[in-house]
Amino acid sequence: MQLAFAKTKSCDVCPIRHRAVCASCNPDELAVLDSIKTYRTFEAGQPILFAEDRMSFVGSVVFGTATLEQMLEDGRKQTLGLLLPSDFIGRPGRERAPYNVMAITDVTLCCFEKRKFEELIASTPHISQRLLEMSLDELDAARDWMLLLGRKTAREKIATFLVMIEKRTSDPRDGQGIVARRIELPLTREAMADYLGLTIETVSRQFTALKKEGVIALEGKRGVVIPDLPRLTEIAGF
Amino acid sequence: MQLAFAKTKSCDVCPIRHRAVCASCNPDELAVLDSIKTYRTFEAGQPILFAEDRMSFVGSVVFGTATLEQMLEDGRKQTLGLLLPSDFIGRPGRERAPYNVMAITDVTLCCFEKRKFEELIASTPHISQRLLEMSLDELDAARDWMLLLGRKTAREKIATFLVMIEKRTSDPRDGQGIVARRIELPLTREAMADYLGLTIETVSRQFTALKKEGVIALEGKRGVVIPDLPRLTEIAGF
DNA sequence: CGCAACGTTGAGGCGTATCAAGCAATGTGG
DNA sequence: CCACATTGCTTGATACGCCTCAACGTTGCG
Repeated sequence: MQLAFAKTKSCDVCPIRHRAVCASCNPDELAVLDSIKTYRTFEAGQPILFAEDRMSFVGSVVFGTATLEQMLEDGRKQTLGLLLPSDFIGRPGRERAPYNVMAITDVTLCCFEKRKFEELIASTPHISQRLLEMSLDELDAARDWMLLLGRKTAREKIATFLVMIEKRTSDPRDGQGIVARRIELPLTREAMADYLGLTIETVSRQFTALKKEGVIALEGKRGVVIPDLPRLTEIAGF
Repeated sequence: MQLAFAKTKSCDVCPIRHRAVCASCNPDELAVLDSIKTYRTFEAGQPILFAEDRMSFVGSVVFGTATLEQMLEDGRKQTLGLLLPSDFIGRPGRERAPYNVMAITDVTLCCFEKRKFEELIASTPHISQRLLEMSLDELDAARDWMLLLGRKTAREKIATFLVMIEKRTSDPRDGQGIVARRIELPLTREAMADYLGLTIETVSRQFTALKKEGVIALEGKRGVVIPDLPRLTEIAGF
């Protein structure tokens, strides 16, 4: 956990203050949230929530990466979404979690007891409006991913994934110059396969193919250099 | 459009009164909605909204079936969801429609001018809470479909689709007896293919295969008899 | 009737899954 | 410090499911 934040644990220095569910709260509302929040951490690989569990809390990802996932009985798995810092976990008004949530890296959550949070929603339009807005964004993301899963080729899937990671982790102030970009993959090959509806071998082969064509360069297992982002975007199929 | 409703157009006799976005409104709130609603109809095959269009209205499906769909430049199409009576179209707070909405059958919408509806949301927690609840349901539906698109076989996809239609159109009071069920498909083979991430030929072949095995029987193009629903559910992969 | 829209069926090919082996990096216990 | 296991990834050979292309059947309608 990071410096100033780790010491004070104050919302003022929270890294997700302006993007999370509390983004549009005024100082008074924030003070209420501040008084009921607790931090919880999960180690890489550990479950945060199991489907069918009773959900006792809701919360925001502050640090780390988690995944939402769903399985078939025979072991086939589909990742439904990445949960990155500022993303919200939990459903006010629902008894049980619909899907598994797994910590991919070490994860820190800013949690609220579910009952208290529900009361707060009812009395704080700023929070419920923000929650609706975030839910609609998630819905759009899920639907965009449906197009990928249903209609894109393995090659397009990999390219789309890389472009998405670049977008979500790059500094928007860096402008659109044709400089090479570098990203750090938050997922293993296996986790990418589960997210893209592929096998691990196909993921690996597509990386190799893109590398041979010079569309990307690999640095270790997790580093990817994108010398020509527009070209990769083209391959992604937009 | 139906009898009593067609005459009075009163919310009291509206067939979706208790499931739509207005479900939890009290009589006062309903009166406000009643005063600003207008009905619009669309013929089968016509677009209701184009992606990128400016959205001037939001509304609920009262009669008919519509689809949300997204396309790639080369013509590949993915249907993102069915819009059946009581489903909501539109995004308060958004300028533009993210996806195309097409009328599959003749469709009747109960519409509200978008600006007025947004004002209403801000002042009517019952509506915004209901909207959040419906959005979360849609999110779950989209994520369930991601598992289907990413990991299920053609056979499982068809079975899942049939079970889903049975669930959404059967009378829940009919109980769970092992009586044969009969459903009417709301989609052509092509529309099913677009929804399931398949081609029209594969859809047709899977129907034929399930028919040969006695899992279903076909009555004309749209009628399907399901003699053993648990068996079909088993094939669907739950 | 003739045509159009929708659906079915067949032959063949392609893309991805499956199965299997091997490599590199890292860890572990004797 | 070496022998050995483990984990994550890559690569190859082969199989198979679904797509593509093409022809034909069925139904409804001007």
